[in-house]
Amino acid sequence: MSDPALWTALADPHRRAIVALLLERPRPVGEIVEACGLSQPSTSKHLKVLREAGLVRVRQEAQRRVYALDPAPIARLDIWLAPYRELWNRSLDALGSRLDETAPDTPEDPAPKD
Amino acid sequence: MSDPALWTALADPHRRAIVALLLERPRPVGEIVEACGLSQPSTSKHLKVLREAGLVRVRQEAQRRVYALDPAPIARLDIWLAPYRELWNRSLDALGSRLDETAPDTPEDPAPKD
DNA sequence: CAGTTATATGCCGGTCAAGGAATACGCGTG
DNA sequence: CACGCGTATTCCTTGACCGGCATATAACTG
Repeated sequence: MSDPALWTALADPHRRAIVALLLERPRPVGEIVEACGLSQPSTSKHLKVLREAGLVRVRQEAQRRVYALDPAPIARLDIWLAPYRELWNRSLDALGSRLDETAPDTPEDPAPKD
Repeated sequence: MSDPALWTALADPHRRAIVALLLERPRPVGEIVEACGLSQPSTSKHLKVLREAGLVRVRQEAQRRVYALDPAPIARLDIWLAPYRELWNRSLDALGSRLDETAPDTPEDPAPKD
């Protein structure tokens, strides 16, 4: 949930790109290299980070190494997100009623000051 | 969606802690400083990062500055997450049917090799 | 077993982010 | 208007990360 490796792995745009590529289908390193336009070593290093964050698994297929997404870590992300989802549902509700009533004043905060 | 600032903002554990604090309720800086055990300047800098990522908004209240979560960016995170959610639903399904049928062979991949 | 393909690792220089200390700024108060 | 409080900003140093290059490793091929 507050797994630092997971977040730092996803913090990099290239790595998010790789993750997006692997969402479509598992791919060998060569394909990923081509797709994201980085050098092969850089790509391998990014894959290492993703591997150590648990985001991807590797399957050795002859000389090729086929990388695939592991759903679990992203599921943890979703769990982390859950409490916040409630937050913006609340604010959508608020927006809805404001639009609905053509708000006379702006009740921005119900002041939940404990 | 692929907003780099958002991800880098959340990549830091301290900042995620701040975000979690603000989920409970809006808070002035002093409270955040106490809660996360950092120096006041460090905390202010983290708040700046969160602000520039759009994750928080500030309300000036006398000398105090009260920070509150803005739901929108985390909603974008959720949108980013959506395609992956489908992925792990698929794998949960697969697990389910495997458990259900006491799998004779292991149909790991439906081979979506285009 | 030599050669080739596919991937990983080590090393290096540049860049960037984090934390601490000192300081500046804004706002209310006497 | 001087002062005090709460917060932001600057400067500095240190440590992490990124990318490229060269090289090592592993696996198939003949």
